[in-house]
Amino acid sequence: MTKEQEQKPSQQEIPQAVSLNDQMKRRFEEREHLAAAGINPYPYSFDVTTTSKAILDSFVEESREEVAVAGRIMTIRKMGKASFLHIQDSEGRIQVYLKRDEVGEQAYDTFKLLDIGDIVGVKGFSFRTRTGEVSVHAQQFELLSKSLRPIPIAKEKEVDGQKVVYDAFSDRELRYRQRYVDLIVNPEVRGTFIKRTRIVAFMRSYFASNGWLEVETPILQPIYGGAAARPFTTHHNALDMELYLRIANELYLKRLIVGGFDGVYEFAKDFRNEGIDRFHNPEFTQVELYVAYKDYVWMMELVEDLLHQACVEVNGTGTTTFLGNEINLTPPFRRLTIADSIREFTGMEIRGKSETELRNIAKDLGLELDPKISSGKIIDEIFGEFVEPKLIQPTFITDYPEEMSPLAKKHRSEPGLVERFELIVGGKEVCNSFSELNDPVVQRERLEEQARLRQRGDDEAMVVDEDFLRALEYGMPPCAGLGIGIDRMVMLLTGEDSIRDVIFFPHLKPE
RNA sequence: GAGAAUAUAGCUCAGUUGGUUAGAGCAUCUGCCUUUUAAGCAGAGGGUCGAAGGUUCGAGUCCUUCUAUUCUCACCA
Repeated sequence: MTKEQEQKPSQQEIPQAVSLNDQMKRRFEEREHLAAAGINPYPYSFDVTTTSKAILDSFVEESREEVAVAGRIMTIRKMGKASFLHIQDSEGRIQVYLKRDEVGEQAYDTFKLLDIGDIVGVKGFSFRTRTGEVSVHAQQFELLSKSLRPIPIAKEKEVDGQKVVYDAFSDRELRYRQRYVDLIVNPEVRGTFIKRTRIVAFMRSYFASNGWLEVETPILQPIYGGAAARPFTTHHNALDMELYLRIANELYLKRLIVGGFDGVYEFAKDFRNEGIDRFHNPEFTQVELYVAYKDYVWMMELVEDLLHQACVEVNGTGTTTFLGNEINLTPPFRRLTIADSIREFTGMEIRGKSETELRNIAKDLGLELDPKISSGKIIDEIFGEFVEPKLIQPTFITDYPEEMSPLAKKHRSEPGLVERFELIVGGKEVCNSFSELNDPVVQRERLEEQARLRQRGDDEAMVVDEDFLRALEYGMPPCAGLGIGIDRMVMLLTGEDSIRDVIFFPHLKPE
C-alpha cells in the first residue's frame, strides 16, 4: 500500500474495482446503515418450510396456513404503512403482504430500506387478497442477503389472459455474460435448463435400466481420435509432452468393450477447435454409447424410442417445434440411404461412381469443390448442400461411403459402403451411429488411408492410434455405437434455436 | 475469415438535413398513502452517447481505425 492510500481513510469502504452509479452507491450505503443498526445484511440461515409453488398449489380458503418462505424481492408496492412485494424462489413467485402493525415498527422501517433484488425470509400465514391473489400475510420478516447491484426490472401485466412483459432484459450479450441475471429475471431460461437436466437424467436412467455402465475416460489424450475435427492442444509440464483435449471418446469406449463390458456410455464434454455459430460451441456435450453384440439396425430402433420418450418426458407430447418447424418424433422414423436421398433431391445417381464422375456430378449441380477432397467428401458436400437442409422430419440417413467412415464396419451386402446412420431432424444432424468396425486388419488399413488423406492436406483426417489397434487385435465383439449431440438434442426438444440458449455459459470473447 | 446491422441512464428505447443545457417509460431518491399488483399522486437526482483519432465555429449525429455482440455466408460430423 502506498503512503498516499494509507493516509486517505476510505469512508465508504467501497471496493475500487466496482464502478458505481448512483443506485449502487446508495445500496452500499444502505448495507452500512443496516450493519450500524445491528442488522447483519448477510446472516447465516433461515428455516424455510415451504415454497411459493407449494403455497399456491395447496391453498385452502380461510385456512391461514403457517408458512416460512424465502426468496428474492422482485416487486415492491409501498402504500405508506403497508406494502406488497413479490418474492421469487426456485419454484416461482408469491406475493407477500407486509403491514406495519403486524410486523412492528422497527421491522417495517428496516423493510423500507430494502430494494428489489434483496433476498428475504418471511414467516406468516397464507391468505387471499381482496383482488384475489393468494399471498403470505407476513408476521415476521428478515433480510437474508443485501443486493448491491440493481437488477433489470421487467414488469408484467395480464392482457386478455396473455402475459405482456415490459422492458424485458433482452440484450443477448448481457444475458450470456451475466447468466445469473438472466436466470433471475427471465423465468423461461430457467425452464430450458431444467429441461436440459431432465433430458440427460432421463437418458442416463434409460441406459442404466438396460444394464449398461456409465464410465469416464480421458479428456486429455496423447492421440486424439474418434471424429474428424481439429483439436485444442495443451502441454503437460512434468511429462513435457503435447496433449489434446478430446474431440470424441469413441476409441476409449471401444477399448472398454474389448475389456469385456457389454454396454458402456459416457456423457462427455468434447472440444473442437473450430468456428462458433448458433449450432457450434467450442466445448459441447455428447453422449456416446457402445453395446456389444448389436448392430446399427438395432441402434436405429433404440434411437427412435429414446428420442420419442425423452420428448414425452419433457414436453408431455411426442412433438416439438424446432427452427420454425413442427417436428413429430413418433416412431418409426423414415429411413433412406444416402445415395437414395441424393437421387430423391437432386436426381443424380452416385452409386458406383468414380471420384472423377462424382466431381462432375457436383459440378453439374453447381457445387464448387476444393480439388483436394476425395470421393467421400464430395458425396458429403452434395448431401450437405442439397439434401440435409430439406430433411425436416426425423430421417435416418444410412449406408455411407466407406471412405467417410473409417471406424464403421463395411456393409454386409453393399460393396463400398459401411453400416452407418445419421439422424437428421430439422435439417441438422442430431446423432451418428454405426456397426463398429472390429476387424483389426481392416481398421489398420482404414486408419492408414486416413493418414494418407492427412498428408494430402486434409487436416481433419484421423491419426493412427496404435494402442487402439492393439486393443482390437485382442478381439472386440460385434458392437453398435452411437453418439448424440446433447446440446442439439436439447435444442430440438426445447425449441431453442441457438446453442447458446442451452449452454449456461456459452463461449464469448472476453469483455 | 467475409459482409450487414447494432452499441445513448441500472433496464427497455427515442433522438430529424450536424446547432443552446441529450429525452421518455420503468428503476432510484424525497413527501403522501394500512388489501395493492405495469398500484397511485406530487417533486427530484441520474449520461465520458462502446473506445481512440479526425472533419467542423459547433459532433450522439459526418469520416477513419479499433472493440464487442447479433444475423448471414464461409469453416464445421
